[in-house]
Amino acid sequence: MRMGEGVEWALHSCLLLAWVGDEPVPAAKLAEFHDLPSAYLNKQLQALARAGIADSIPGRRGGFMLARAPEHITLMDVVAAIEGPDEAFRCTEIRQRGQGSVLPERLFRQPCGIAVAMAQAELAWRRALKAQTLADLMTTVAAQNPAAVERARRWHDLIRR
Amino acid sequence: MRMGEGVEWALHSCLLLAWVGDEPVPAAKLAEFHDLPSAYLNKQLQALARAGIADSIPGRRGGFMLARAPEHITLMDVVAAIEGPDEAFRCTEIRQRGQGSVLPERLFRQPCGIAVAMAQAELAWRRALKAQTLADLMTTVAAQNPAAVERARRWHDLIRR
DNA sequence: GGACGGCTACTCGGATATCGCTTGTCCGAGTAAATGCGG
DNA sequence: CCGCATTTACTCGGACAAGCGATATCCGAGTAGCCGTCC
Repeated sequence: MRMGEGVEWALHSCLLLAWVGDEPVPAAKLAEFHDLPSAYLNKQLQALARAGIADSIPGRRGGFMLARAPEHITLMDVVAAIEGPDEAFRCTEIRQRGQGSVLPERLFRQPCGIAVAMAQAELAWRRALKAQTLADLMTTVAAQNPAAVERARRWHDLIRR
Repeated sequence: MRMGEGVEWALHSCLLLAWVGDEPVPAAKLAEFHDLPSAYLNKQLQALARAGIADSIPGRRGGFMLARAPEHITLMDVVAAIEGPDEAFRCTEIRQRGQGSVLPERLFRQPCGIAVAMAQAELAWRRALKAQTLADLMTTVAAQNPAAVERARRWHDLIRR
């Protein structure tokens, strides 16, 4: 199982947007900060905008900015925005195919036990992601690596027009 | 994020192997039971064998059988065998690229906060998978759909040579 | 009748194509600031 | 000097390609059972 790179990019970008505050930052600048392909990062940011996590400001001094306070953005929100809302494990009901297809349909009203078990595990994952907000991440990073935060703010002042 | 179909196939196949007991069942028969492409299912079963979950018996009356009791096979074992052992979220340390590359290397000794947060969530998922064994699944299914179990056993008697 | 050697059928196992999705790139639509002109 | 229309530069947004892993298939190596033959 593999999660797309976009999630990592989006999370770091959100963190950066959180540091610099309330002004929009262009996708190109965000990309430059982490040395990423700007056009592709733009795509991920669009996904964040569609999900209501970020606002996209068009025009000359446009860019992206967080749509709400970091306390109200969970990691789950970001992951779901980039990777899509559906579950990793998808039950295709193979129990009903082949030999299973001769059994009466009544028996399959209840969901497949395997699907239930997998969904349960995935729920634990989702819960853990929902429990952590962007603000929590900010606290951790600020305590552990304040120099990086300082650097981000300096950089923003520099590119500020 | 998306999990391969092979996981679902492998789980159902393991369950079937658990019902029929201690005799090897050829990959072709397992595939036939769920109406799956046999050659590809064979590949997944090989993965199970490499992981030590199943034994592969070569020769005329060969096939696959569980390598240990269902109580000692967790869902995590099966998922890891098929999908690979590494984490879904992979930190590529983009914090050290671009603007971050001018900071002293000392600051990056501690792991990236984002990676830690994601790993923590994934750990919850893994724990939930480890907590459920194949035997648990058997109990659930037997209680909920005993006819399917009966059907599986009948089928096995039928193809038994 | 029993044992042995060869044969055959069946199985796994890995090498080989094909497909779809993630990754990556490009150009056009749109907007807000800047600019120049007239009052 | 001030207000307004035009230009311009810069941004997002979605349409368009490429690379790579998952999906699917095939054939060869190897083994265990079966059969015929010989003792």
